[in-house]
Amino acid sequence: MPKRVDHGERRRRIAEALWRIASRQGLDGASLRDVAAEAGISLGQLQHYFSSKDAMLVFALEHINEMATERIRDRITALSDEPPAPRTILREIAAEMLPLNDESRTGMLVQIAYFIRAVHDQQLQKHAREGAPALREFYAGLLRSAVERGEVAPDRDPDVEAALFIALVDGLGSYALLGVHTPEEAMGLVDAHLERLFGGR
Amino acid sequence: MPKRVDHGERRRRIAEALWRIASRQGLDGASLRDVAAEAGISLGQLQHYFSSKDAMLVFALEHINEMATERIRDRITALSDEPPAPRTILREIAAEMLPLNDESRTGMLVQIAYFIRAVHDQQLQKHAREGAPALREFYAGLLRSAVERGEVAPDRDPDVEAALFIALVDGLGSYALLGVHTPEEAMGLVDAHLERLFGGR
DNA sequence: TCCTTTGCAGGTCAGTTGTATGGCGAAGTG
DNA sequence: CACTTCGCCATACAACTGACCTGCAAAGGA
Repeated sequence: MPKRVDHGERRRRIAEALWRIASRQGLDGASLRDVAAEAGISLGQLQHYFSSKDAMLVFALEHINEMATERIRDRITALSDEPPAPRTILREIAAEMLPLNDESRTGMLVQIAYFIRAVHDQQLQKHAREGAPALREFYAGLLRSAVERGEVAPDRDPDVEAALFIALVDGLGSYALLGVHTPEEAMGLVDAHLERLFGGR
Repeated sequence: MPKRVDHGERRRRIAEALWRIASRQGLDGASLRDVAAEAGISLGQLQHYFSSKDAMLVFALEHINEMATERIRDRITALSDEPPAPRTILREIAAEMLPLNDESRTGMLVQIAYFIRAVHDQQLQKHAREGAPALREFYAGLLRSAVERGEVAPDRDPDVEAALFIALVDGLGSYALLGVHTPEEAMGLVDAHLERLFGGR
């Protein structure tokens, strides 16, 4: 067998370079040459690992979500409470999704870059449509257990509240990116919403 | 005086052509040649009315908001109630912002196209930052009068609820565009939120 | 009638894009 | 030692982009 390299590792490095550029200039502004330069490799090498730009975008998309999921998981397991209350988990996830720090800000920018592409791309749209219900169901499950624990009024529909919460955090994140709110204000608004959803009258 | 044409009219026609393309392919995918073709004119003529692509984008942005505002105003004056209740007005605005029909869908797509550009463009970001408080204050005013009329619990902060409502509608609109929810589902979620905000316990 | 201004068509240009191609060294196999 | 496979580079290419420029026709004023 001839020389061997870890393809996955190289591909991940390239994807990370793509994210850095996408968070700065958007996905459409990221040319293959730019990505190669950012990754510190030649255009030829990049092409060796991704036969087309589309293949690169798809690969990078599939892995940005994994990264975000992992960051959220870390955040939750880092909590002192064991196990954490549903409200705490929801708040932590929101905190990770809002552009409060550099990592999640980059993540959000990349997500938006893919979003704008998905609006005009059938394949990405299908990807979003298929991934969303799982997330919503995860939130709904948290809320169901909150209802069972008596932390949320039983007349609240967990499924509806889950969808509302997701959309709200998304919208707040967008405005925070534009600087319409500071990230801290956005977090305060999330807390206000949670206060109504839980405890609140 | 030599031949005279209505510059404003021509510019508006070009802007409309731009919106049609932007709603199909996004702003970055709209080349000057595409826009000219969509408007049924030559590239030369387009350049006669806009000295640069940027000038065209700025002009089109300034007018898309006017169009949306007018659509919302029409919708409200078309209501049978006189004067309409704050809740009704909020609901109508949300209905106009969600991609329920072709017009507002195009409007939303164009808005998003500008949004993604604003994320990486200082000038557009300033535009957004300066325009947002006025909208928020408008919503807050509606909610204040709703509190005075006893339709909203007095312990709700109109300013906070305004920001939440805006972000929520925005987020729901985004997901509706991706087909994660149908527009009707999104509207149902808005109603669920309003039900909690008004009347609800 | 000449002349100036306006409206617009067409071409050109330099730069960037994604993709395709030809080649060459290294590493292991027979 | 051939020989094959893999990793990678450099270049070329056709398509497209926004900006610029030259030229010409129409319309009125002098």
